[in-house]
Amino acid sequence: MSYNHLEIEKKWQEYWQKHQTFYTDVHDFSKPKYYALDMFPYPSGVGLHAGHPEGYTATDIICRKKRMEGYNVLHPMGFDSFGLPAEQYAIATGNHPASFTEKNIETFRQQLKMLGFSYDWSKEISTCDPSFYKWTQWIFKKLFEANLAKCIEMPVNWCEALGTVLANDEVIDGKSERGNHPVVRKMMKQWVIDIVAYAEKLLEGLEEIDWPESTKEMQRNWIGKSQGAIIHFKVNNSVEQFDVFSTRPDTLFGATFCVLAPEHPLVDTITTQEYRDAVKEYKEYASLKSDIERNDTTKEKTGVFTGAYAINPVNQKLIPIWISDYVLLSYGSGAVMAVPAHDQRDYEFAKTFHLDIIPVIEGDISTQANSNDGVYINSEFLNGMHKEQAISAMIEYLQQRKLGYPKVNYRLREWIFARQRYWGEPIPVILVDGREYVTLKDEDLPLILPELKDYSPLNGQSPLSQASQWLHVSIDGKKGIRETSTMPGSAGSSWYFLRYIDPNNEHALADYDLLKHWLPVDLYIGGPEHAVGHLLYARMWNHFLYDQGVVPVKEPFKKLIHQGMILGANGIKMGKRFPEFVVDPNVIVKEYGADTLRIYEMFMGPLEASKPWNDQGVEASRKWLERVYRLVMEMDKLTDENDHKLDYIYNYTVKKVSEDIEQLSLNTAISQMMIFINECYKQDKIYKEYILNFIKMLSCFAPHLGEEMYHHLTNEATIAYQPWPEYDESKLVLEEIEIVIQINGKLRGKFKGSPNEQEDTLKQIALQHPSIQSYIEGKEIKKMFVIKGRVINIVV
RNA sequence: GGGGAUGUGGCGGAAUAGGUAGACGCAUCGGACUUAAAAUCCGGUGAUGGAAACAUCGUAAGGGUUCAAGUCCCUUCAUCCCCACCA
Repeated sequence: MSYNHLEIEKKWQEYWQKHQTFYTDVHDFSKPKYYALDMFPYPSGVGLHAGHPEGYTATDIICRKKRMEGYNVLHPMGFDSFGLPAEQYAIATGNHPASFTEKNIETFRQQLKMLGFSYDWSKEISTCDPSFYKWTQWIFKKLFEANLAKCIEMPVNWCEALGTVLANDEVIDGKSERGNHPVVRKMMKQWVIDIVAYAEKLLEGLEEIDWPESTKEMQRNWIGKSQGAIIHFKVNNSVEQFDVFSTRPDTLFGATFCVLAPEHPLVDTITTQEYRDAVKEYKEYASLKSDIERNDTTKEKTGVFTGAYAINPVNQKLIPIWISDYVLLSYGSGAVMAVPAHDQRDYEFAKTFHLDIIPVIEGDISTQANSNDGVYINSEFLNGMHKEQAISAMIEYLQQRKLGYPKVNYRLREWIFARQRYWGEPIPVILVDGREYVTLKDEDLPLILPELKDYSPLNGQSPLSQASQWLHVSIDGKKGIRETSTMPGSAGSSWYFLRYIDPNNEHALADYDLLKHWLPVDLYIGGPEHAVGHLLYARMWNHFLYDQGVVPVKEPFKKLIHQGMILGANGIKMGKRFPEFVVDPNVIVKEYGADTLRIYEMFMGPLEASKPWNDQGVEASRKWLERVYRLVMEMDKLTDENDHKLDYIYNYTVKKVSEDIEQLSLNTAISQMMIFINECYKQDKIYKEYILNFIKMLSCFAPHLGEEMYHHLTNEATIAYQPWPEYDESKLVLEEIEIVIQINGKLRGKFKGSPNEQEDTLKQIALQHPSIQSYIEGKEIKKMFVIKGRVINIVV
């Protein structure tokens, strides 16, 4: 007989819902808290994919264990529901995106429930819900008041096809992340958030959180802190001057030319008559280049001479000023001093245009790798010094003469915070008299999206610009016009985890005392694709809200895990390219059951690794669950008397499974449960207590089956809050263990002995062991190593 | 170009305070049950040689440290991910 998973799973899902089994009273501070968070999904039209249940099952397992251990567990779910697909649906059909979104959310909600996750659905949030985005707008207002949100003229990533501006992390290789449309750079007035102001805090915060080192490193690289100096260069025969940023001011004596970005404001002013045409031509050439071409670092350096010369501030030498697109306006000061002897890019440029190369550090120039050792030459007061010494000497020199100053630069850019779209949070700002930006009053929030006839973008303007009634307002008798851009998708997701704690609060984004109790999130699981986007933005908002006294902790996510990707059976990412290898979790649940899918995905391999799908593995998981079910439900072997035969394996299993779940080593936890069941099958009688405790552990992985079997044996209402089993350390000591004899490190024999045997006794047993006699006969024993309870190594 | 990670049977993967490599599962082979098949239960299964006992080899490749290396160190190769002319 095999168990009917459809019947059992339906039965328990209904039971949990009816009895609100997983409702969390957030005000109950009597128990220790545990807050486990999943990255909430974007409710697309196609429903869950095979990757969703992976991370979600992992958090569910740990939550179920924590509940049994007596924690007050917060395990919520919600929906990141603003976004492009719903908007495109609205454009195509003329229907409001909200109904489409709600329909998709309903599908997702049903699928998530079907998988047996122990979410507290009373905490559900949705970012497109006005009662939620009221607070997204409120945070924006706070940022505006703190001068961290502002509207500035800046170069942006403009996507013509989508009719909107995109953030840097939404652009991949010069194409839009969504839709893969070309993206160009364009100057526009934009709402931005000054995330750079938090660069240092975001770097420091990384030190105190338990995140994968690779993710921390990615964030560090994205922030890209570099220490150096600003150096002022005067233009010869001119009143003009410009600044360069350099991390190696110590090489100033080796600067043989300067390079400005083609868009640098000074270019037109300083270019001499003779070079005007060439410069103009080059500027056009550079502006037409797509990001892809500009990113191709293998290409030849290009550039033109401006005819102007700069004066090297340390030795008054005249050095030519060039322009080239390898210098970016958006980083540093948009100008560099070129030291071809010690910088690869400058070297290539100098070689291409036959410019001077003057080494200032001893060593082999051609390798370009000599800049860290060797003493300084050709550098007057730096001669004979080493790097660190030379850097401080040069900075001191520049500072004393007001020729420059130390400076820290970040690669991180402003977070572009506006999209010319409809389906996002309206930015709660009014432009009054065409000059001054005024935010809405708190009592006027949320600013709700108006209904439109047509959701298409108009001439690169947000669809909202057509809502004339909504658009025009009057403030204190002055004419005002609302901002028509909306916030990006990353807005709501930057703080949603705070709202779960207090989702219905109408007076604050969440009650401070509740936040104080529940934060930080103890465990956050989600895909590695969010390593720098969402995870950096969410940290920044949280740091900001901490500074505002709204949130009690600096870092929101104490521990972070990335689940790996579930690949198709062909070992390639599931997707449009190989539709025949795409797995629909719905189908798996219907055919094999949610418990099977959960067990299978957890048993596939380490949570963090990418793993290929295997249908036979699903089948095997199902068979194993049936094997457990048969043992418990059919075989009349359970007794109330312990014959102690399973003592060791049972206690070891409890220990191993408990520890493995803590470390999210879920594949090995399942493997140990399999070993336990295999042992049980070898017994005539099984101590019922052991099986009951085994079911508790299994119920974290396969909750429906767990409930069913536990209910069958005990008549308890639910297993969800039964105490987690403990193990008896004394039962883990075996009376007899296998000890290995090695000769020169090679396995030559084994014997059984007590783990507590004295070293000398062990040595004697080993030396007398028959299978090693031929190896030691007539040889001098030089040394013996005894590793208690494991190995004896004889060196001859 | 920079950063990060990974590399173990036919397959997914176990094993790190250095101490029996290949747990567990898949696949496969055999046995039991069956008229038969499926399902189930039990057992074998890294490679090579051998009837067997056993021997030799074996964790991407090469070197090293050590009584002992999948694990530590050096060099090389391959794959994947992220960033990328960041001065």
